Amino acid sequence: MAQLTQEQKHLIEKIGIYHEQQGLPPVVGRIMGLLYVSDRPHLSFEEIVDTLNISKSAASNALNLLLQMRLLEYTTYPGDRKRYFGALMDNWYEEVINKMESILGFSKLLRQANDLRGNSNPAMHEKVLERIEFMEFLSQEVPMLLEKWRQGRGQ
Amino acid sequence: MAQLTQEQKHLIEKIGIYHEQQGLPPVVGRIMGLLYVSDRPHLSFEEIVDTLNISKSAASNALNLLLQMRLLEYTTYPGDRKRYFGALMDNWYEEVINKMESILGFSKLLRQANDLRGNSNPAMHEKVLERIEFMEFLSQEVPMLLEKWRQGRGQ
DNA sequence: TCTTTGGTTCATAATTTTGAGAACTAAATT
DNA sequence: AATTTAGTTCTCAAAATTATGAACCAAAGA
Repeated sequence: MAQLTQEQKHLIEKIGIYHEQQGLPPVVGRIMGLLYVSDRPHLSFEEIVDTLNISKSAASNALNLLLQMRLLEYTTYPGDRKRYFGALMDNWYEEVINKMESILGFSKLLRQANDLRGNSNPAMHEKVLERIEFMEFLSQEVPMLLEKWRQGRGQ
Repeated sequence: MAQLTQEQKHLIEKIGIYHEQQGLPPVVGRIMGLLYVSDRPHLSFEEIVDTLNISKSAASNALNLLLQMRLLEYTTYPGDRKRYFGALMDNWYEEVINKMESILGFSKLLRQANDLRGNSNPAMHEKVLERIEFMEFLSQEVPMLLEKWRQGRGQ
């Protein structure tokens, strides 16, 4: 992965943009792109810095963010001080669960809104309640969906 | 909705922060908060500007963004030039579908990554393929979930 | 026709985000 | 002990985002 082909560079940018749309900074997205596109499943800090032409500080911060977000993991080898970073590919379960928790958190806020409003506006109350119930329905059903996927795989 | 209570203000900020986390600017999130918390299902441009203490330009841009994102709708009344804005509460279907399309778009990128890599790294290939298949599974199942919700409602 | 209303658009200021580069540190090597 | 390695942290500049206020505009009303 010393040099990237034009095609690889292009795909890395595309994957980068997807991650930017999810709220991550460009460099962070590019690192994800590189790790998905890379021939090898793990790259060292130095390789990432060199192939993407980014500063060590940007790489350090981005990698630590991605580790903390559990989008990346790293391996080490005995007698080698380097860390070898790779995309974490089997965390789909927690990713979806996190999203659902966030949605559930919002539905709690909407419930507070409904409580605060009291019965001053029944139509509004009804509409918001429907929203809430839809979000709760999703939060209930999606874990079952994940289970279904797990079953079909033996994971 | 001339004046907001402390409790309402607080809840509006909370709902605002949720929307900020979804990638929207503060004012945009607060408008969503106001419309969810409001006693009335529709507020005029002026009311939004006055109760949130924001500039007309910020309101104009935010409202047009929210309309374009289909998080808001507005009604008009004969003999009244004003528009009355309210949170769009029945667009859960398209919201979820859009999210799924975005995920499907990403899975397409990952497929390109796998193609580009060829069989230079079978283990990587396998792991990425699993990711892809999970995303495709979701995109396939979630619309059925929505249908299930629709059924249970007669919508 | 003149003014008011209901916004929109523009120029700009304030804030935040992002990333570079240099200085730094701790462990390992010479 | 001195140097190299593998990063981290700090300072700062550039760029992007966000929102303000003023100017503007088109439709409606006086």
